[in-house]
Amino acid sequence: MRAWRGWVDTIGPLSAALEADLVPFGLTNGDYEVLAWLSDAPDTQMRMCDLAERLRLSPSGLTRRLDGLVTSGLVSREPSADDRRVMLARLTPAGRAHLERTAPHHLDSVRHHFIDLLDPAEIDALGRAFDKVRAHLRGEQNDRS
Amino acid sequence: MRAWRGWVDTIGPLSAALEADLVPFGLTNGDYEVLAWLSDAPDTQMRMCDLAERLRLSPSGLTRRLDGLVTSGLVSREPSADDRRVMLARLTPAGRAHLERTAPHHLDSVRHHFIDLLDPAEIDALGRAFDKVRAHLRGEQNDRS
DNA sequence: GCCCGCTCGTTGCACGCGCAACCTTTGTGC
DNA sequence: GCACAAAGGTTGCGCGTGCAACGAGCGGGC
Repeated sequence: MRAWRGWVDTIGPLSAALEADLVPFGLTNGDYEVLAWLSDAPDTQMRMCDLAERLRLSPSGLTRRLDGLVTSGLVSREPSADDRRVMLARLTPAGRAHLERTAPHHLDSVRHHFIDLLDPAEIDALGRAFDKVRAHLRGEQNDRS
Repeated sequence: MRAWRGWVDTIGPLSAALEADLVPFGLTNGDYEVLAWLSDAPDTQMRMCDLAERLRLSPSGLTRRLDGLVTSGLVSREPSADDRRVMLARLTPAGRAHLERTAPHHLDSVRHHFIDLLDPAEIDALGRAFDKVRAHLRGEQNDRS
């Protein structure tokens, strides 16, 4: 139960701290995740629906988030040649450059607020614990569908 | 790093699963937290600002959340006799009854989606890890103020 | 006693998100 | 070929939240 209260009481402050460290770069936590996923994708582009699934975001949520990133010039929207229903979100050169400027600071931030505080055994335990919880949730989700 | 992605990818699904288990009782996760904190308070009442701090919620957020609970009849708002600036949120008998009906199911839900999946060593590691992270964040917060 | 600073709570506003409805496009059964 | 279901994205709407501004009330310096 102490672990549970710890979880509940840690989520908010920790993500707030990370978000605060991204402010100087003009990004929110969610924006950063978009850029990070796109930069790892082949050709730095992804279909909207795939991206939405990765980000655990509803389709409409992703549409609005991309609106912001497109007007910032970090991401471009291009219709797919293969499937005319599909829109491809693509990292622009400016977007890639901005991510490369931001990523080191963000990773430092994660280490500073999280990883560096724990010893390797604890990190390992957390990793395994989260894997178990996610596997369990995925299983339940499939049961319902 | 695996632990970090685990953290990010677990927050959303886990809280969504808990929220889903509360739907039959007509409560959101946030509503439940309000009732739980009030039921643990002396005289089942708390000052708005103390409650907001416990819930890590802004004053305005708490005002609106209480609006809902008041119209549901689970919580009442009473001005304090000692300090006329202060509003006291108080659990009504209906609120206490509803919490007592809901709490066992919610605790089962937490166990089912979280605690029961982990062995005691992992739970202990998580508890200590969260304590460290929170202590660190509290320290930084105080440094800024 | 009086003023000034602080605290407490509420309200207007904007933002991010999910849901439902809708349109377009694809694919499948026949 | 042609319906008809299913998938991909966008838009309208409502909800919950934070921030800034405000009014009411407390408390200390003098």
